[in-house]
Amino acid sequence: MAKAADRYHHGDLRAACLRAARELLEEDGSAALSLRAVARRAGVSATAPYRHFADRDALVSAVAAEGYGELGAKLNEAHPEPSTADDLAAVAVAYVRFALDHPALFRVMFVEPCDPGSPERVAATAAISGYVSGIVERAFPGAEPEALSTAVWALVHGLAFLHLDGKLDASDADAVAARVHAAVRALHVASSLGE
Amino acid sequence: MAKAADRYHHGDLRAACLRAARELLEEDGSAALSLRAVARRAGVSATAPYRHFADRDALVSAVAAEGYGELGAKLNEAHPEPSTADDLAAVAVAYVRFALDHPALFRVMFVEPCDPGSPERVAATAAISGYVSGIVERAFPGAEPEALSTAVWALVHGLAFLHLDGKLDASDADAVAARVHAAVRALHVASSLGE
DNA sequence: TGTACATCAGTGAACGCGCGTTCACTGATGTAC
DNA sequence: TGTACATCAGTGAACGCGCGTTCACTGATGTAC
Repeated sequence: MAKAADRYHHGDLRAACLRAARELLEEDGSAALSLRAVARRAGVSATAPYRHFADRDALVSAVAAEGYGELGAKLNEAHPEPSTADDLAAVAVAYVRFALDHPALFRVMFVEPCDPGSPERVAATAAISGYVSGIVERAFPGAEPEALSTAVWALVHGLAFLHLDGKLDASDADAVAARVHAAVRALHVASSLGE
Repeated sequence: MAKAADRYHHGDLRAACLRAARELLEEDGSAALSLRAVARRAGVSATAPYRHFADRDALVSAVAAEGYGELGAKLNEAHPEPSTADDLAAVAVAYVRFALDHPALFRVMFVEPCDPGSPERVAATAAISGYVSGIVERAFPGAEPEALSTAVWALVHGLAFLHLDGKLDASDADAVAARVHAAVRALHVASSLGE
């Protein structure tokens, strides 16, 4: 249960595997992530992770769920209860920032089709989706909430991916932030017209 | 050079490989795409494709480039020279429609990091990007074009991915179209305020 | 029109690789007495 | 406090797989004469 340590029997292999997976994702940028590589990285035999994960998919889903959790935390950190357009923009910037800081993790979270088999993952997705809706409803009072929260999420998500794939220049963090900010404000103005 | 036929020596293996690759993508939905599977599908030995593609990456890049070409064609077909918000919305709907009709191809096009090594692919990306900018400049006259065309592209791209990943319900084509339409119109209104 | 030959598209055996997963096992841990 | 034992986390050999890529080859094609 304890976080790590060099206790024999490894202590907490599950956490160590997740950490190893994250490190691999950060390092080679590819969203490959094999069980064997994770085990190797954790300094453990290839089959040890099976004590803690049913199969490769379970590991990947756990990593994705962890990612959703961290993304949610980052958004909360950017602004706990955004209600103005600027608040919302700050949250949007944090979203894109997260994608750029953890490209491979972000791909694992969103690119692999979300199989409904992993409740851990489904719940994480639902939570993030609900979070976005909540924000939008507060920041865009009166507007038809569903359509608009969809638009905001899509806008931000698209910005994240286009930067990630090199379609938009992501080298200047300030420029990225400004771009995201401007885009979100544009949508906000639109909504205040009741369009 | 001829498109296909059963001529011996296969006729045009290059085209046959691309076709096989596309079929595989349509069928199992995963964006895996191995050289061997493509060769198998084309009814040819595992090494035959090497006559036409330097390596696996070259095949994938060729497929992606073909995808960009088709996407461009679809957008043009939706509206050759969009200038109003509704025109633009129609193009946006076509973009999302393309992603939903060819999910695996779309992933190949956008998910694999675009290596600058393939001129074929870089050119295709640039073309599509330029096309989007052109549309936006025409449909949003006066506004700072770069920021806005970015926002539009991101919005549409994000809608495509969220539907693709099951974050938004894509089962009703009309509902999807309405969603995309509404989102684009919202942005258009915003821009006409000079925001 | 017929033959000789260079070209080059496609073959098939072989390589070494990393993968996911199984299985019978080993050996540290912690509980019951 | 000390011993006996059940538990169960981690081992390591082994499996069969599909992969990308190499290589020396074969055999149909089409051109030169």
